[in-house]
Amino acid sequence: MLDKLEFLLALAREKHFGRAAEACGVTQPTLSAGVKQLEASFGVLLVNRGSRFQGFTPEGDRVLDWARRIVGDMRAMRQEVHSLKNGLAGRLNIAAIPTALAMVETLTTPYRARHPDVQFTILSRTSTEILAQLENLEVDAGITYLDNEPLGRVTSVPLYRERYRLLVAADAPLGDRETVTWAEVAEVPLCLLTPDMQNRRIIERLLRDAGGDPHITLESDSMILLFSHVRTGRWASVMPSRLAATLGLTDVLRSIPIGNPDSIHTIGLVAPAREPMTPLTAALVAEARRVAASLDD
Amino acid sequence: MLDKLEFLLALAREKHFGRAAEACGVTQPTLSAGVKQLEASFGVLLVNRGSRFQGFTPEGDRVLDWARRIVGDMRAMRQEVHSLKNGLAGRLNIAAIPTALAMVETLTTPYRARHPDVQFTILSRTSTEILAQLENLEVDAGITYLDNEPLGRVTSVPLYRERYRLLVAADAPLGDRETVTWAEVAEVPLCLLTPDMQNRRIIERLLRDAGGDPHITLESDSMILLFSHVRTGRWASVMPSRLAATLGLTDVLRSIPIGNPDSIHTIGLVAPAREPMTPLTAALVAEARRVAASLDD
DNA sequence: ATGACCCGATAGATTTTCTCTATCAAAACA
DNA sequence: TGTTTTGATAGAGAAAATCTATCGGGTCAT
Repeated sequence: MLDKLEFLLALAREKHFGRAAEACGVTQPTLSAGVKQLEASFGVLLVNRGSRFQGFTPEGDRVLDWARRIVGDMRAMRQEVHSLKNGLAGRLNIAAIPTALAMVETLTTPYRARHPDVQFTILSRTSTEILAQLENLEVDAGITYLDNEPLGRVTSVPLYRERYRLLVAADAPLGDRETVTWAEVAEVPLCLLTPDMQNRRIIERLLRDAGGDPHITLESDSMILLFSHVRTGRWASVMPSRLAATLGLTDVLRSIPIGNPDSIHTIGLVAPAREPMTPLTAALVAEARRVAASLDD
Repeated sequence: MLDKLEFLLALAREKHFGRAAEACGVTQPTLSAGVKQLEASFGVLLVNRGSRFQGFTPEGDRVLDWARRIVGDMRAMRQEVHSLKNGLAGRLNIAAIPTALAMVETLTTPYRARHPDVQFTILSRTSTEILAQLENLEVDAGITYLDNEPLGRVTSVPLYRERYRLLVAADAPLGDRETVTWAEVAEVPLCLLTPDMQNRRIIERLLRDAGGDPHITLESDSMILLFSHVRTGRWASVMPSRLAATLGLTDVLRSIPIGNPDSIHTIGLVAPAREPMTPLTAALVAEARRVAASLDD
């Protein structure tokens, strides 16, 4: 019956019987039968179908909620027992927003020092994807904005505040300044993330609030791509200060603080609000609490 | 795998493979195989055996803890989905201490008025049994002392305070008094519950604290038995006032308040601290909250 | 309108898993 | 030392889950 609940979870995230089956490592008829069996055991339809997946019934949504919890607990149990025998080991799946990717190492490095047998999978995702994947148990934890959208049932640990800098060549407009304002930045053509990224929306909002009408000459979902353009000195961008520092500056490239208004978006670790958490996740949250203090700038 | 967890729960309460199997409705080899299968899947021994059951390993205890939770959630899920379709229905298992039996109707009567399709099983148990059965998911809720022994992981709703009265014939010693003291009661031979009952221990403590050396001429685990003796007018007992009132007084039988010290033991509803609770249990807790106010005497 | 395709349900065969009966060996007990 | 109790084991039979193959209803593009 437990595997049937997993079928349901897969169906919730794939919204497609065939793909959900593949994700579970079974064939589509098996998954269909499993769902049908759940429905029979509850005596209620869980999924609306009409020759294709059409979402869940209200009862289905409730079952889904329980299924997430039960499957999560099952995994936590296995992990806990395993680590009682072998110490902390396994794989930790983390999803982070692109602008936070560069700081993930401040968590993973001390974590790995403490627990060398833990392996990591770290994915670059949008903030909304992170919350969805957290909900569906696809990742163990996320690193994203804490103070913007409603977070749902998660525990969160603030890590740092995103402060923005203009990355621009020294000989370009504004390149000689000690600080710039958002209004001034709005005059410069910029390379930014794609609009599905919250960071892009935040920066665009800041530019507009300062009265500007930003020109986004190039957009991408990859910070590496953005930076590789900026470092030529022929493009400009706005990045969190920490990220700019990590990527490194060249002779021609300057990183200029943007003041007025100073930004206020807090970024932190989020993990499913389950009590108790899986040992791996609990250790990550503990690490985040430790790191949070040292990051406060 | 879920049924295997149920096997483990049964084993925890029966401490005997054969009886646990019977409780699960399977044969002993099936249960043995189930437990062995769990152990294989975790890669750890869960049960210490040496030709007979010898308790759980530390890992077994942890798994047991999770199993309780997961099995409980599974049941809650089924119940919730069922009540989404059919309204609140099913069976509510309640365990109550003997001295509280008479007040259970103040909960069940309004509950039944609201939810006529719910059936009740109400068992008379000692306070320690209640906590154990709550832990093992054998009952949905208990009515017991709230302020004496550590309660464990439960949510509790205070219902009323137990005040004691001397039940005695009018023509017996003390029978003509308006109030009596514990010291005086200690001089009278009493019918009380057996010493495994907390009520007995409480009363005995009160008697001794007042300097008395109580004579218990008759003891039983049944309040009916005690009362049937007392109502003859030839025996005396100490009972909570509410219980005495319910059982009714006869011409010869008087119920005399015992003062100095006034007693202070709170009795309330306890239910497993699970969020969310099963719908049936949640409704019972709600009912208890409602009733609590009206009971305050 | 119609043909191609996508999606999920269904049928039947096969494999796997589960559960039972019967029996055994070890420990406890008398 | 015999008897009982308790849990493990073996093997047969039953039940279940899963697979392959196929069907039929919708959708979409031409």
